[in-house]
Amino acid sequence: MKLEILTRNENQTVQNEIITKIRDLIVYKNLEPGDKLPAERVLSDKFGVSRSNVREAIRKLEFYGILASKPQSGTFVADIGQIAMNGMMEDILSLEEPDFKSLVETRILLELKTVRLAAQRRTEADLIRLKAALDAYSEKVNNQEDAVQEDLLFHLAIAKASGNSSMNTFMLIITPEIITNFEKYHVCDKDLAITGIQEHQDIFDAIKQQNPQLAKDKMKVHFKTLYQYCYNI
Amino acid sequence: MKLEILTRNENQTVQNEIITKIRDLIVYKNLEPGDKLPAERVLSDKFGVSRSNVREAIRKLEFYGILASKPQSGTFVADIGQIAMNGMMEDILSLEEPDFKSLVETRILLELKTVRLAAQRRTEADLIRLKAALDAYSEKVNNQEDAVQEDLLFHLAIAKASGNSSMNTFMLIITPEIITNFEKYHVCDKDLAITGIQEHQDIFDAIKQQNPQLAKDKMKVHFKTLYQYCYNI
DNA sequence: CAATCCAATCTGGTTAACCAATTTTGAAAT
DNA sequence: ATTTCAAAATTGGTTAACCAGATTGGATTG
Repeated sequence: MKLEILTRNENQTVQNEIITKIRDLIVYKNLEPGDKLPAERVLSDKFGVSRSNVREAIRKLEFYGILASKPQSGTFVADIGQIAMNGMMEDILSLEEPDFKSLVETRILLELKTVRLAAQRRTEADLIRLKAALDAYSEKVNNQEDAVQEDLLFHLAIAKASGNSSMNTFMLIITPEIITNFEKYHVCDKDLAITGIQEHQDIFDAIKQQNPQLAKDKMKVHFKTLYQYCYNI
Repeated sequence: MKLEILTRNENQTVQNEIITKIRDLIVYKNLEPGDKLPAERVLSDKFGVSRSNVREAIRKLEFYGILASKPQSGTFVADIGQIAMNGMMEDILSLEEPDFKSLVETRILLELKTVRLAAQRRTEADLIRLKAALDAYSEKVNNQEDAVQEDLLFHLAIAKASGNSSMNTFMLIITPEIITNFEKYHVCDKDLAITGIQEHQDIFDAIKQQNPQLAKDKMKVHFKTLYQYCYNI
């Protein structure tokens, strides 16, 4: 178990070192936006690491929009300017793994917005999906079963109905870690789940009748218990 | 230019097909959380695709917390349950590229929160970084130069000072696309930048004197122009 | 019969050779 | 001197062989 974390950290370290070297190279060679980076083979040779490591690092920087690879052509510095690039790389290198508090804080922020947007923009198809998620949750709870997954799928359905793909993506990113932490700290016990049904129903109704303010208020009620748990850890 | 998008889409399509097949396999084999997925070689053979493609798909699912690879051991289904996994995979497959409106909407939401958190939690080290970013911006503007990058680096410094690593990460993800869109639509012109200096200064002061509400209000003022531009596109 | 140990096997990771598309180059033609 | 164009070099992507650590299963031993 410990090993898994160790190797991942080690891998992370290697990748960060490569990112640092790429940054230094860009600065040293004074590469402007749109300029071409040296070939992957050259970089792996120069840095003394494997080419796949270099590719991974490039992929990560691609994910953050700093580089862009064009097949059979080369890897290019994005059009965001050297200063921004330098600052962003610094930030990426110093990024920490999110703690539970950050996750919950972010989730609450996102959801109070997505629920309002969902109430404004939901289509009929969204309503159908929301209803299905709601029913799945209720059924599990009524059968005295654990319903953490169904709970969060309902919330993901709201994010989807918000029509904001960035927020939808971000909700997807934080959800698995939320689930595992919930199960670790036993946040959602069965007695809470019963009240959860009504709360979900209220949120659903507010979205259905397209009342953003009500939807947000009902979501706040739903999060009340979560607040308490979260800030006691 | 068109080609680059085409190949990326094609690549995306292949990857999504593999993700679909992995999902189907998990359902078909009724794999529970913690169970081991077939080896990468087996999957690439069964799906008729290259092993590197399989690895990429696994990496993506790892990013979203659905799978976890352990070196020399295997790839395992995460402890989030089959129902959640299935629903999340569906969502991941249907994710769209974020449009400019989504990006700005998300940015405003995030920043109105990070600026408050920064006012509450900023350390002395944060203040120094914020001041440096502020000065860099002012200097560029006073020299009549384009300062979009310095502008956003100031905002990233706020995100870092918020002490919430999730929000910090998300700001980093959306920033490059914001920059390129800004430059495409010419959102930040030079006459605006002059007033921007005072607005940045106000935000900085509010953070320094640890006044969350004032910080948020000043940020709202700063976003006023952005609102107008954003909803006219 | 249970515990132990070692070798065969299986795993994700790494490496190097290969591929096809792109870019460069320089000689030939105008 | 300029343009053309095909061949050679360069590129990211792909493939297959290889590596070292983990797992497994059965033979051995107490």
